[in-house]
Amino acid sequence: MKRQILVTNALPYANGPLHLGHMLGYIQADVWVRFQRMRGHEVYYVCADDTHGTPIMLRAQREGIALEQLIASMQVEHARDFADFGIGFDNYYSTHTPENRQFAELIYTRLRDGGHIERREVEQLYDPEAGMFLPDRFIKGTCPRCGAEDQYGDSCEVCGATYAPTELIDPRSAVSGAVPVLRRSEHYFFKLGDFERFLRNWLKEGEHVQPEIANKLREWFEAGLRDWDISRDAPYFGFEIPDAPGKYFYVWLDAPIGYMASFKNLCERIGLDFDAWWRPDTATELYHFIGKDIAYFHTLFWPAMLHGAGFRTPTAIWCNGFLTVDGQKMSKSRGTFIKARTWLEHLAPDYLRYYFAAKLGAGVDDLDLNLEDFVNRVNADLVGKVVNIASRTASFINKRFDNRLADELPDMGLYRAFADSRDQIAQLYERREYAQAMRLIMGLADRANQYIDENKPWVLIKDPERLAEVQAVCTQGLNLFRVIIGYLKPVLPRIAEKVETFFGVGELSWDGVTEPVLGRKVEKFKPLLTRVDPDRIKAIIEASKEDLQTATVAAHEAAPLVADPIAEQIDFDAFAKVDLRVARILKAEEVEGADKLLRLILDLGGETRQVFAGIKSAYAPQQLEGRLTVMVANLAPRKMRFGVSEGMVLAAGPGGKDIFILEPDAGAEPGMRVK
RNA sequence: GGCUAUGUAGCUCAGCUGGUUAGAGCACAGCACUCAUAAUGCUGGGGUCGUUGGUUCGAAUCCAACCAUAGCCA
Repeated sequence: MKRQILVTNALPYANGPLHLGHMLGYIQADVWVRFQRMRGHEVYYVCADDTHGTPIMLRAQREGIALEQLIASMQVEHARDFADFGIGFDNYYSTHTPENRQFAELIYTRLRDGGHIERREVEQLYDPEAGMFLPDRFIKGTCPRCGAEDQYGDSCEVCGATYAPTELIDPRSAVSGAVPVLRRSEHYFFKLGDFERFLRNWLKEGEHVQPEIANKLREWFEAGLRDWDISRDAPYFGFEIPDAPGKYFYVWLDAPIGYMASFKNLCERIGLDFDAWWRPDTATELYHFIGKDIAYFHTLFWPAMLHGAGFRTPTAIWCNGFLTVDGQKMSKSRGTFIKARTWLEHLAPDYLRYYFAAKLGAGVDDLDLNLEDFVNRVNADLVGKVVNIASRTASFINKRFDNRLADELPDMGLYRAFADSRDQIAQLYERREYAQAMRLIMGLADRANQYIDENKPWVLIKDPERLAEVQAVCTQGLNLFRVIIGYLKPVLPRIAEKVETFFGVGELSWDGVTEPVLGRKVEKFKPLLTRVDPDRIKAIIEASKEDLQTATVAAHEAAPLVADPIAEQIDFDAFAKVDLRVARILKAEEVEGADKLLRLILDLGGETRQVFAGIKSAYAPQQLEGRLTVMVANLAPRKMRFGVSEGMVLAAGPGGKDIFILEPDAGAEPGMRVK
């Protein structure tokens, strides 16, 4: 039966370039789409740039360019990155389009008319200088729980606390630096609670979400479904709410609607019936591939909105995990924050597509791009196993048999076994168990290599009587290779294309692998893929670091050594006079009347000292207590306004927030001398 | 802080509803081969399954606590 399938990917935000973390989710979906197409189903695959919201508005202001210009250039850049990675969208659109406005307004008015929208006044922090309400992320201040400075308005990165921006101590606007004030404003809310029964049923009735997400949803239901604030005050980049001048739809309202807008745009272009795909009783399938961080929006708000507005709901929402590089979060300073473009400048996308596929399962686990493993894996599997089958057999066919394949296969049973694997592999693709599929396919590649080893065409070729056998064995090898490439085609579309050209019998389809290619001429075999040179990886890391350097050099004009040159040389005796000791900070507290100092009580392993340290701007007292540090123990005591300071704690940095106290490695004990 | 996941050989991962000596690929070692992009084939070494307790005739697999990592907290 021919299925009708619509697939979407999460919309990338239009305020920055795509990186490898993005590519994980897109490659996962693209593989699935290509697989379904190979099976002969009718599949459409759409995406768009997510263009609205405060960050983009402010960015355009900062760069002094028009909003439309900013989002247009981003869209072009994103579309190009996707295309070059082989992500085959049928349409790559934008949320800032007439179609999206129309659907956002339609869905809103239907929800409003159904009684699912409520208006309420809320108090929110307002930047009087910039003349705008501030999203949580644009308010910074001191964490109310641990006292860490310079934390965002929604959560503290130091202690992990979450809170309301109004709870921040000394809040400042990240836009203007002004002190925000509380101001009232009327907001529009989507009453998600109205849909609790619907959602619970929807989640029960089928495999709409992965089991891990279902667990998470249970937690959210138990916590109670709260109303969702869907409006923002001007100035805001988005769509104005139809009956509410000066109020705009929150970016997250119109983002998923962008799936519909992009598809609508495609329908207009190629003459499809949009309604046939989006009416509630449709038999078509709709799948959303998203990152696990946005599950809440897609599994609760989105189905509820669609249902409330009289549209079909998704067949399934599939979350993928995050990408780590060498076991850690992508990091700009380590050079592992790799942009899609940087990758493309150094390496073909197929390598990464294969590596991701070789590790992707149906779950929401994070996926680690281990760079050493990447090089080994890709070289061993793709070049050593798969491509090798063709290059070791095609050379005979090309050189000795005038490119002609034998008329029949010497081992039809083996060929059948290969072709008969297709149902099992198809099931794995269907269930997004790509890693298992790759393992099976590599098992086939091993068997193909074993076959060639057993039949030794390079020995047979020396006997003129047995030339026909050589041709037959190589024909067998090439046909086994062709089946393998057929199975890998969703992952490696470009390589599959080259192989299709080589055989010259048309496109590889899923069931087409049952028919071997015999008795005809093939092209001259050209290398399909070269080994990954580890230096390429190094180059990518270096290039990613350089991206960062150009950025930071602009920010800090002077390097530390320029601003503060190394002091005059001293002899060892001079150094030895300084007695440095490991000390434990027993107690740290603020000093009344001092705006830079903290009073520390230090344990030197038998003796305690009181030290006043000018580190208040960088550390909260709670952060320090219990930690080890290094102090100058034989410095003459100094009388200060607040008491006697009996030593000095060592710290580095220019000052302000950038002060970093020294800390010994684990194992050091208070009182140990530093030498 | 609460919750949801994850933690198995040097690396990356399989191990379904608890049941014979815990598996694969890569990496490593030895042998074979030389057709192939130093590719391939055969053989081998390597794990007290995060920690600690518990349930059970029997636990990597179930339960509890703890530790580490990731994400979410609208």
